[in-house]
Amino acid sequence: MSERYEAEQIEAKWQQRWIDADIDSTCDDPDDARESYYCLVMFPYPSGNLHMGHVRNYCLGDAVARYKRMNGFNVLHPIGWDAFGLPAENAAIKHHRPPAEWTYANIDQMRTQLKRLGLSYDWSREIATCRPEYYRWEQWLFTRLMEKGLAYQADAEVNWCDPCHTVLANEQVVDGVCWRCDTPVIKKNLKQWFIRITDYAEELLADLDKLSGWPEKVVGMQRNWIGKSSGAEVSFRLEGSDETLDIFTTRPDTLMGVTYMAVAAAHPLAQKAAESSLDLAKFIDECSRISTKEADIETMEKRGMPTGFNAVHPITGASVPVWVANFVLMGYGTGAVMSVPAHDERDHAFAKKYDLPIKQVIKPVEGDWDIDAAAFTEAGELVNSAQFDGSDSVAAKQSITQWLSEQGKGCERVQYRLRDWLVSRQRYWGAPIPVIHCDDCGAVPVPDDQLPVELPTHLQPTGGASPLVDCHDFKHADCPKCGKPSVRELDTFDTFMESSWYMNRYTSPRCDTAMVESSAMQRWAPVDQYIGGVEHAVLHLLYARFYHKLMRDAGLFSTEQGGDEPFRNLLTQGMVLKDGTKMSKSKGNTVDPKAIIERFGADTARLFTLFAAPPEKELEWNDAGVEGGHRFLKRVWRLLEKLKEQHDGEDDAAAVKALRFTIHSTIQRVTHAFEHGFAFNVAIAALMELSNALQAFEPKGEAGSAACREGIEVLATMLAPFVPHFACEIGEAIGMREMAIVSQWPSVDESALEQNEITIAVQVQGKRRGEITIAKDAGQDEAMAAARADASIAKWLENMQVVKVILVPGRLLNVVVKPA
RNA sequence: GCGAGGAUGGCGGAAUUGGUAGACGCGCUGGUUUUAGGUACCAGUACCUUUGGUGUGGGGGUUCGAGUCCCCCUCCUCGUACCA
Repeated sequence: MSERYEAEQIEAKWQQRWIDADIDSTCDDPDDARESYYCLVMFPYPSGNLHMGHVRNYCLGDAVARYKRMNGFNVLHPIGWDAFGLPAENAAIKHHRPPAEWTYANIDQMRTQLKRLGLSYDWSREIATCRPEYYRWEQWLFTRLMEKGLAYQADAEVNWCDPCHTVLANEQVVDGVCWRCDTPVIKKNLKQWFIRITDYAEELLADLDKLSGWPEKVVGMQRNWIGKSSGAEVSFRLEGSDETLDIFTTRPDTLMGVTYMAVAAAHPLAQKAAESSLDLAKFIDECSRISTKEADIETMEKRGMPTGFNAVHPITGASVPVWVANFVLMGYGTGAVMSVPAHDERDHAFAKKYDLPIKQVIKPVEGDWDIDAAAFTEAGELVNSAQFDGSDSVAAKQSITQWLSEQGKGCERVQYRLRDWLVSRQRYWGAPIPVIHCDDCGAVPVPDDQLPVELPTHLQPTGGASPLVDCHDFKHADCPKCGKPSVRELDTFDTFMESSWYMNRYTSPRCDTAMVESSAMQRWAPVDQYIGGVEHAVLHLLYARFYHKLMRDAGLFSTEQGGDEPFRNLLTQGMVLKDGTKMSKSKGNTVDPKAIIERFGADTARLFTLFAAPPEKELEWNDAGVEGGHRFLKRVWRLLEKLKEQHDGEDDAAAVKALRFTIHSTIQRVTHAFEHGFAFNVAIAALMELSNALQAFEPKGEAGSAACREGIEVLATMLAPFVPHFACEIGEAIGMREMAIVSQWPSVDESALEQNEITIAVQVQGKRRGEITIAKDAGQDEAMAAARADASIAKWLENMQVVKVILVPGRLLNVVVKPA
């Protein structure tokens, strides 16, 4: 052991020893009696370089995994590569190399970087989603979904991104622009593949209640995204026609207040009306042109035009005009609404603008309401509602819906905001959709014995359409049903398809007979702790939850074996910032993890990212702070000198006891951080305090030396999840029997926490006036006596009458007085 | 608009149940070592008019005692949105 702390040397040495001792492999021996624990970090896209966000994510996961191992768990802590995707194609165009080459080279580079950090992954389980052995099973599941009718092809208005040359799922459109390239998306009508996530909307919503280990924020975001609303569907007959105009409403109780109807510009009725009105056609055209960007919508004026059609009110038989309105969305509900200006703010504004009648049908239970001035949107009592007059508006939802359904004019209905998942992409670097299009048989799923449909990896994208379109060998195949020469589906899967099930694949990553082994699922799934960025709150985390249920329902595992949900606990880490903003190349404020590791070592990089902020908060990068972390390690290093000298004097018993108290209360605090919320910043602060206490302690005899050694050993052991190389080195230097990283997590010696005398604060009138040291179990009288004996406290009690004394054991003494 | 979270020194952030506010680190100030710079170490560091007083965004309240609980207000962050 050298005098100075040489991080690079130490880290290389221990990484080799860990490999030699095969420390990080997961034990899959069924006889292993240890409890299993599955710790998962979000696998990276192999962009070529590790960035600080990765480092933070993986240091958090590694700390958890190592802590659990040290507590006797058999830990699964895997890593892999989310290896399909657009950047590979863009790089391929730029460098004139096939995307596969670029991707695999990046994986190699990033693997090296991850290993340099000393992360305890079981590398034997590494997966890359672009390998046929992986996506084969995704194709397999997809064909099962086709059989069940859960995967289907449909013509639909879809989101198209021109620069990316592909369609996008609703979830991939963020504020009206493409999530990857920030270009406004265009609406196009195309035939695309969908998966019926809406069939699972209710379960996805209901099971959110089971996710007590998830941040409420994420649960809330998913709940909003699914967007369940209950109400009624009502059919309005069109005047002079047998056709009906169907609408969805959450307020059937206000049905009697309908004074007009509104349909979306894209609604068939609007289109039909436009045929005979140039003005209307012009208006509809304007509406369709409006960008979907919300900023525009927000400021967008409410506009409309009458269609000339009239609808018949289902109860009163009155004639109400049908308008086209720019605020009605074709994509939600039926694309048509009933308008009740008296009880809906938007309808009210619209009615005011176009001078449409306002009919109040609900009045407040108490007081008056000026319905002309504003809509009344609260619950109340029904008026002007014929047979429903006088009933409570909440109850009227039921009774009016029931009446409608008896009359065959409506029914109860639940509406979701969630739409089916669009999974086909017009891209090359993705998993092929396992379908062959036959003129006679239609879209035929590729049979199991022909899977995987391998993606040719030698093609060179050019920037336009996918090169698969011109790849004859790939394109042509015989129909699996009738044998007729046919063409393959040339679209590939959305890459969220791969990342939606990788957590389950890790449980049996080399299985070549099934997507996952049910026994492995039983052993490991669901993931005990999942860690990653909050940016995946709806996209990845919703799809993964959905996929888990699809896999369960495909019979791959039962609820008992794999659970209904893939992630038991979720930690969403904050972003890494520099100068208050997100690091990005364009801003030139990136910090390269490689440079930090080269300068200070992996342990310092790990320590700082965990210490600088609580995990779920943003982390402001601070170079001086990194140096501070490095300094701490050097200080611990110097503690070793305390053990070098032999002492044969007498120790101050109180000082030794105080040190042992610090040691064991630190164990308590650090353990608490791991068990509750992963506040590693606080845990590391506690370890720094212990280090400071050890530094200040001067052993003079045997007892002191023993306490000092105990402290350093505890410190080294508890540092192991954070700075494993350093901890091992310290552990070896003090002669620990085992490597620090495989040592048993220290346990608290309760006797060390017992104190005969305690120091508590003394308050007079709630203000702190000093402190006293009294026996642990001293009563009020003894405490008061001690307080009066202290001159600086006693002076506040002079000429005062004690009214009340509050003694909080172990905390403080508060004396309430009044002038005598 | 709606929903959630937040506001504590110069900075990042601590503070089980209401019980010594500011742990720990950064920065800063002074000192020691050094030819010097850096490193390292030691001491100090909420603020003020300092026998004391004031302090956790602002205002009120409950309490012996409030960063923590209740009411009102301001500001910030995140998510979401003509969702019928």
